[in-house]
Amino acid sequence: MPVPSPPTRPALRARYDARRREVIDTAAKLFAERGYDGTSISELTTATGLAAGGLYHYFEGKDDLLIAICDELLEPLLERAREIVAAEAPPVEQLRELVGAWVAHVVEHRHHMLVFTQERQAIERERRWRRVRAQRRAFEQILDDVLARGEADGSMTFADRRLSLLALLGMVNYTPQWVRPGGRLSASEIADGYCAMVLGEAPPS
Amino acid sequence: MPVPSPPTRPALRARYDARRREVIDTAAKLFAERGYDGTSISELTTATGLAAGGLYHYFEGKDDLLIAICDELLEPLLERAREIVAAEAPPVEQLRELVGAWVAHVVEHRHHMLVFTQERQAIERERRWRRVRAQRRAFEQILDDVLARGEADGSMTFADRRLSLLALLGMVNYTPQWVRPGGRLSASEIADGYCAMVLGEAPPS
DNA sequence: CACAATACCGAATCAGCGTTCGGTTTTCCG
DNA sequence: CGGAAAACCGAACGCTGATTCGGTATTGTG
Repeated sequence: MPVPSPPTRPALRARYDARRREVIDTAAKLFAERGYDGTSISELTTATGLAAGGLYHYFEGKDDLLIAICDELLEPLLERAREIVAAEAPPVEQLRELVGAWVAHVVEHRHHMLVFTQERQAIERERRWRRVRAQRRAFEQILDDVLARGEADGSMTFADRRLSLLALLGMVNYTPQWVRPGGRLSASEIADGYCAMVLGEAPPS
Repeated sequence: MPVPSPPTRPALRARYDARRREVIDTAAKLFAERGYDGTSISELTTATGLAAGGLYHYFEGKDDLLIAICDELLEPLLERAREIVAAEAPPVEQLRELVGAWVAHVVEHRHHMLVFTQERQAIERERRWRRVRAQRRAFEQILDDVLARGEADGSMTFADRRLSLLALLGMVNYTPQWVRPGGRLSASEIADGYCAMVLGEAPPS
């Protein structure tokens, strides 16, 4: 397997990156709609405008594409999350910011997110899936830390903190299955609703 | 495609049904672990003890197996849900019973549930997937009705009822991805936690 | 026991898949 | 311009997977 590498000439780098990202996004959409195993290379070629061989100019193989989709989803999210918790703010506020950014990200990249959540088995049977797992765990750890700090300083109360974390993961991970762009609720309204449920805030009466 | 049919001789019917169910359960486990498309017929044969041809004595094809898994999961759950809402009880109580039965079902049949939630695309590209969709919608409708009745009689309050429903679906559908048999929390503890979050009950302080 | 109905086998088939690779076109840069 | 690097093509290949089907073994039944 000849590992494809970016061009050495700097002038071509932007073009290369853009095209590569384009292919990743197209693939994310297809994978989200038809499933990873359910999408053939030939479907990929018609959707991207690239011929079969051309794909292998940018990706080692179909599995490489799958990992790239997850990476493109998780890396910026993780970076943003680290920024949020690095700032000095009370845990409740950090949680709101985290969930807000997270939901917004999920809504904007719902195809990537659908692939990430629906193709768990496909991801885990590829080489390099550990990187994806590490990223997911890091993000979950950040969330759990915030909940723990809130519980410690008394600003949050949980019947069971772990269950609340899992519930939150469930809610947000499920979101891309029903959100529509231009839907009734905005990303921040959704995020606020989730936060209220997790924090046990009584709804307006 | 010769449609396989149960034996006409009544004495053989129980044996047939039992074997069929056995295969369905084995397949559910394999599909949950390796994915539907990621599981080959030959893996199915070694796991079930049946030869390739033997499988087609019970199922029309691999896709038939997928539908059967969903059916075995959803039919009893739907039946139970209808029982619960048929009884005369206040909405809050009905919701607790619904979620309790649902989570218990999900925990007990987590492999089936994983297939149902993770293989959405695979399911939707098969013939007869409409039946599965109808069952899911019926169940969600029952839940929504209970929430609506609770909201109407003032026993429940939601910032946004639809969002609360979707959050609940997210939590419960995510559950099979982390529950372990003999885990720290029982099914009813999990269900209680979910209900509290959806109903906006303040956690114990 | 004998005969069907049923349960099961497993090699053969065939379509579809991901991947390869020699070649062609396009792009930058000196 | 000229030549090298990069981008891309697409027929051909090898392989795996689901399904078929003629046959055999097992089971209940009259």
